[in-house]
Amino acid sequence: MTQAQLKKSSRIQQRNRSLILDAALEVFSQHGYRGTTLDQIAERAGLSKPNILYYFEGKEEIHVTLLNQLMETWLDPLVTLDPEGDPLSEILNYVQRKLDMAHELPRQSRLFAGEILQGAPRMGPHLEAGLKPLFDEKCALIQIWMDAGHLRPVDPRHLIFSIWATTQHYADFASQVDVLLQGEPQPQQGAEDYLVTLFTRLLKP
Amino acid sequence: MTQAQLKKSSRIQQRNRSLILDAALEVFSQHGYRGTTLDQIAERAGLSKPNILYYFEGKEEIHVTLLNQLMETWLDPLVTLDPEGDPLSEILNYVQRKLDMAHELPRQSRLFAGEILQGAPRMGPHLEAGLKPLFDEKCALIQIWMDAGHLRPVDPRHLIFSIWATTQHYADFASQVDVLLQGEPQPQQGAEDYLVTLFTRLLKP
DNA sequence: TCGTGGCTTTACCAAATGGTAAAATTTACC
DNA sequence: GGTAAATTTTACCATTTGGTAAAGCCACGA
Repeated sequence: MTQAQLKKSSRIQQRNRSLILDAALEVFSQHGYRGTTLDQIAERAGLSKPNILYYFEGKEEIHVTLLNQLMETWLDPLVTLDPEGDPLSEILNYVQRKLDMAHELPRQSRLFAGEILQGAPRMGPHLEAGLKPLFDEKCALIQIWMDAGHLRPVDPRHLIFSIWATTQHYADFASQVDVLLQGEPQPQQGAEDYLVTLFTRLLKP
Repeated sequence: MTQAQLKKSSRIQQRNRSLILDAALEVFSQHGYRGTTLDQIAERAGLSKPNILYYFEGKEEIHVTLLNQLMETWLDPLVTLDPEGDPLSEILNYVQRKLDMAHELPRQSRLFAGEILQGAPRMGPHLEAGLKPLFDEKCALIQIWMDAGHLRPVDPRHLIFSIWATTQHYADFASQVDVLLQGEPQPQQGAEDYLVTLFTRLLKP
């Protein structure tokens, strides 16, 4: 245990841990925490169940590990909102990056959504500690931009919520979107253009 | 069985079925399909597990029943989009009604979201048959409004997606929203005002 | 070549879970 | 009040599931 945590661990450990995490991401994101069995993860990872429990203490540790890894990636686009940049471009760029993530990492997006849906039982404190300060900081930044007249004023918090909601919708509700968009030529481009229009009309002074 | 389906059923049947469905809605919406046990439903309903299986064939039938009931309620605000009304008012009214629903029926909202998140495994055909035609019809209506110059043109499909996404966000991600909104005494702008602003600026000619 | 320590498998287990059979009880109606 | 049907309880069961113990395997340095 101490070994696995302190040393950068052997090649085989790294390989198997990432094999397990990848398999787990696939299954957890599709079936949720309780809907996922260790056997499913084991099969997808090509390892035996006890072997998986050699690398992780239990099902919950795998899930929490995934969630923690996710946090970084997830918050990154918000972190990079630049106070020095052009306000509208910064916001639109943020929308763009979130939308790209929804398209490129749908499994992570669904994992996150599923966890929040159930009240973030395995993420609560981590959420408050990691997300809240960043959220407050960026709200303040946006407020400054608005006060300076660079953006039309709206509540920054709801602005951020609506960016999250619209961008993640495409990953989280993909099955619904797909059914309803049957026959559209370039769905990806459509979403992008639409969201740029939406937030430009909202914010452009 | 045939009795229960054909006759309007006794008072006691109605009472117990709705007791079960209410308990099941609570638990399913909180823990998801696989995360919910018949024992949990039974306890919350104040009935024994075998008694529950007297009224429903199994866990899945309870879940499907809930989903089907939900469909009606859920689609209703979209159904009432009126071709004769003022276009912008009709859209804003739709937003308003969806937001009210998210506030008043958060359990239903989360149940629906959870089902879609997992690829709608117990809803697939029902979705396509019930939602798609209505969706196409209302997209066409909105397109007509736009062509006539009553609304600024955007892709009607993405407009509807963004309305769903933003309004449901408040119910589905309530735990996240609550954490992030902590400590602000008076929100300068409520969700309702914000969304009205958002869609007005998007659509007003 | 022989240990030694990290890794993997085999063989389990206890609890939880969806579900059933049938006896016991209540209800509705005459 | 009596009886047949509807309802509820008691006592189970088979399977699934997260997890463990311990034996076996394998790579590698001495």
